[in-house]
Amino acid sequence: MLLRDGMQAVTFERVATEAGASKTTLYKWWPSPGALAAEAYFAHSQRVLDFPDTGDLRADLITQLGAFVRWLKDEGAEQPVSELIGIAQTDPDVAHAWSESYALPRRELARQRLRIAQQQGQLRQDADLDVIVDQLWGACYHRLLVLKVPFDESITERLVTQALYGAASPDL
Amino acid sequence: MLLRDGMQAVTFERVATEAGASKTTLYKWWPSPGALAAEAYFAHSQRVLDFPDTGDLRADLITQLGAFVRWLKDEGAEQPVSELIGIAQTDPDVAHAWSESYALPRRELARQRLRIAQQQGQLRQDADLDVIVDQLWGACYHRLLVLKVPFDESITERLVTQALYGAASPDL
Amino acid sequence: MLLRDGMQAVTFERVATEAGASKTTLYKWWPSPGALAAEAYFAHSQRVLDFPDTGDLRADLITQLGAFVRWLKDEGAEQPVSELIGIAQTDPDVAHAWSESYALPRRELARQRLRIAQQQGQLRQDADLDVIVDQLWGACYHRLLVLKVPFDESITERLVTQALYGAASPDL
Amino acid sequence: MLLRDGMQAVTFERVATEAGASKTTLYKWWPSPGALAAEAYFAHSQRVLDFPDTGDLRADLITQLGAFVRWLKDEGAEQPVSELIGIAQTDPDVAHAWSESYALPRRELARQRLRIAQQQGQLRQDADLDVIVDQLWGACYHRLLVLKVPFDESITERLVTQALYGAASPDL
DNA sequence: TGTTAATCGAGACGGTACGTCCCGTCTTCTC
DNA sequence: GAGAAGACGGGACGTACCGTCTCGATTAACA
Repeated sequence: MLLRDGMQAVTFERVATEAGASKTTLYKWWPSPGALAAEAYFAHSQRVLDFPDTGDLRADLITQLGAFVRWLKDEGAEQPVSELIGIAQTDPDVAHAWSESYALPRRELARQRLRIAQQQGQLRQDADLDVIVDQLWGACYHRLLVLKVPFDESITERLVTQALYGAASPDL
Repeated sequence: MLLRDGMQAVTFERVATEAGASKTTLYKWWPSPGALAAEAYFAHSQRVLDFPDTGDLRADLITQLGAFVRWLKDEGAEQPVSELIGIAQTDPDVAHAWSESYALPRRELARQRLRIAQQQGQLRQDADLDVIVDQLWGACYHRLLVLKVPFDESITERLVTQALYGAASPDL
Repeated sequence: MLLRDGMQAVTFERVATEAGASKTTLYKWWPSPGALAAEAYFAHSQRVLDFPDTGDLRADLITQLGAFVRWLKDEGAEQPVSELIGIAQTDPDVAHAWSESYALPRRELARQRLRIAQQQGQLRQDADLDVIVDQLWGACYHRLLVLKVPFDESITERLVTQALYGAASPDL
Repeated sequence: MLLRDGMQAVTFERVATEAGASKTTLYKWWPSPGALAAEAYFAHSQRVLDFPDTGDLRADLITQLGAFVRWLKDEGAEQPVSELIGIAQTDPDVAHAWSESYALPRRELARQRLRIAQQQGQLRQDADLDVIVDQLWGACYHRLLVLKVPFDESITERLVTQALYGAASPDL
């Protein structure tokens, strides 16, 4: 329903009718239609979260970030993800479900990979790993949610390169 | 009303009552309550957008990004901005108002300052200026909208430093 | 609907659906489904209330009371009237509608006829006219609502006779 | 519960909660909440039904009818009795419980007393005893249920007098 | 004394109606 | 002739009961 008609269509009333359930039951299990949609979407789109570790951090980041962008752009996740994050700004239950079930676990995985790289000397000792995550995934979300400009997988290489090696001229 | 009770409370019905206007008139001027709220918020929070140019790009970015974070965190913009971006994911009118009136002009200003820096040789010739913007402001939005973790102005220096000089170990 | 399925079926939900109206509108006009049903029934069953005055009080009372019993028993009024008085015991709005629109005006008409008879010397000067009404119509309602025993028009003559001439042995 | 909050509050759901019973058990014993309330009320308000026989029919009727009116008006029976008769119009189980447990036995007692009086010659041989009952108790119920006008014990003497001796002028 | 059967609490569930709020369209009356 | 006032159909909200149902835990009779 979420994929077919968008979040707007996910109401307890309609879900109850289509699913042959009663509103009472839905209210017992989910605090709001958004929370239901969020849970349903996570269950539906569960995927392997393994972060590759080939030893080459740059390549691994490009791989993982590219998979993320492809998921959004090629596998239809763009609209539901946008809408779920959208209502999460208003509905604390959705926000909680989203953070707990998706965003924070993903960040932790990335952080782990980055920590290994840091221990291996590939990253500065004083690098802020959370900031790296923010600058890679956050940049994609920025375009998706805030700027609403199109982007595709080709962005990932530049994102990773600049995050690792900086945009400043090496002369300085 | 947006600041007092949140976006949820901004309905045409209530605005009409409180403002002594009729719903008909509101419909004539705005396509949706969200669009009205967006316009009202922009009008209310209009501020100088000038991007400083002291010649020191790193300092200027920290200044501007710091002002952005303070605006969010210390001037009460966090909640209305989150909620407006939130409904923008669902309401194309709000999305359009937000992009046109706020996000894209801001990005253009940042881009101009970065272009000057690039022409002055402070940034690599092949640096993607949009990506820099994404990695600075997008990182903040990432924490604000997606991760929903707290952050404050202290993050700006790290953001700018890593964006300019990279997180990778210089040994490599 | 009232006649077809009984009071239980008269819900705002169903009326709205069948009548192509919205619940909001129904709530604006009637305080409860019962009140709606009451009003609808009065409008539907409006009839001439004229109380005959042939000069013969006994005959006139039998006529009028007989018409009442026939209305209940032969014209299908029994069930809706019972149910309306039934919910009137719980729903003050129905009680009010019933009293104002039906019961009290009817009693007033009967009282007027009796007053004329009293002035003509056909009734004792100290007779309580309201009590006469209670003893004629109330007796019917007693069987209808309280005892729930069947009765028919044949009761009216006995009712009127005993109300006028008493049940006590004339020897006393 | 019936006395405290009225019939509306007597639901299986609430009774189960307050009584520490399960709905299943309630369903096993009573067909409807109304039937439960009816049975509970009869059990609670059981009283001696003896009809006095002092030899003076008029006095005995006034005594008994006065006790009935006092019960309604001074002992708080008015509201529960009204509401029980009210739902009896809709709920056949309540109607049955009411008739069997209360109304018909009471009528039978009155009938017996009247029959004795008739045998003693105090009442006409052709008097309809049921009609007398209807005209005494029914008149009270009429005011209680149908007219919804206040009344008190003072009515009983007039009711009995007119039922026994008639309202018609003795000149006729 | 241990096993089994019946009983009852707790409460989940599909339904239906409640009463409220808001949407978006419309008509009407007024300034 | 624009705008306020607000009626209206529509639809979702969140709540309360209904009547049915499945669970365990308790209890009682019986082995």
